[in-house]
Amino acid sequence: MPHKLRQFQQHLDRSGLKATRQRELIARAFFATNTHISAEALYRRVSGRDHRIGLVTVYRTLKLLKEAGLAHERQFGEGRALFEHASSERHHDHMICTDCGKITEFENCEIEALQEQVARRLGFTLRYHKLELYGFCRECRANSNRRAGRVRAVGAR
Amino acid sequence: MPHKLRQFQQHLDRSGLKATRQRELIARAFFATNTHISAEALYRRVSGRDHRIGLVTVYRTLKLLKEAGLAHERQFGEGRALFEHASSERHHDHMICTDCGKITEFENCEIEALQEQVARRLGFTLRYHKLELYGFCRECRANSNRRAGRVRAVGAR
DNA sequence: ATCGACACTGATAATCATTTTCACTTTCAC
DNA sequence: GTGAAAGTGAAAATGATTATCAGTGTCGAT
Repeated sequence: MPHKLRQFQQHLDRSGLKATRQRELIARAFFATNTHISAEALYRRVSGRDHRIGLVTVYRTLKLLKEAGLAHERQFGEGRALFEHASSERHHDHMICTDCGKITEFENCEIEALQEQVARRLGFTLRYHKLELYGFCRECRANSNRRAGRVRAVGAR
Repeated sequence: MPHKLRQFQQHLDRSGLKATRQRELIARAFFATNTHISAEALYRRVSGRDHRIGLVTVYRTLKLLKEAGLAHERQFGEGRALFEHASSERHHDHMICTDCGKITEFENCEIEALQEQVARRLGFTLRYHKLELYGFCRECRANSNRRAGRVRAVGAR
């Protein structure tokens, strides 16, 4: 994992910023995640290692990671932002479970092409888009069926 | 316009809520708009008629309009929510100008169908989605070209 | 190694949109 | 007309994020 960390350090160096203990700790913790994480949640993880680190510093470091092109900030519905690794991965969209919050990434060039087409027809020059699908993941659908079944059974006795 | 207002009054009545002067005023002002409007902006319009009405009441009334199925709340990027009429219009998505903020609605069933397909492949049951396209509208693109042109001309003298 | 300029940190305060609280007022079924 | 219940507005609270500021740490130059 030290590859991305090195990229981060280089970005700091190039920008005349300093490589501090806190920044390294926070960046490490971020790179160690493999899912979408909130500033608050990352803060809790980092706090485990060093409880003197402030939430504010986590926000500041995430901003630096974005500037370094190593993190993307996503705003899914309700309230707080989630951060994901950027690295060199291709563009993708998200499918979010409305029950458990699980986030699955996908890409679909047919949809992308149609978006281009729609924008052109409306006289717009498309710069970027936001596509989020919301629904039940397989597990949550199964669970809700089970619950519904139990209720029906009880109601029918 | 009194049709939607009547629907709203009926919703209040059915829910055991009261039809007040403020609610009617706010609902009228909302139905009189034909675009996406923020709570704050609606508040300013209503204030013109009766400056004793509070922003809080506007928020509360917009919530009631949503419950009545007469308004939709949209969260486009940055910060505050915008509200639009719901009535019986079909589902649609939005194309937003990143320069002037103009919002244009569109619908595209091919994209909808592909979304269904994607969700199914991922094992999800699609409930709803959010698709927003961002870019320059025709006017803003023209303006930015003009600006760029002027700069070039000056730089090239 | 140490100096010092200047970036960094953390606590706290400030934002900003939205929601709660609360004491007072209005509505409406009777 | 009356009163219980809902509504109102002002002000305070919330929650995520950002700014302020006084003290601390980093790192290139010495």
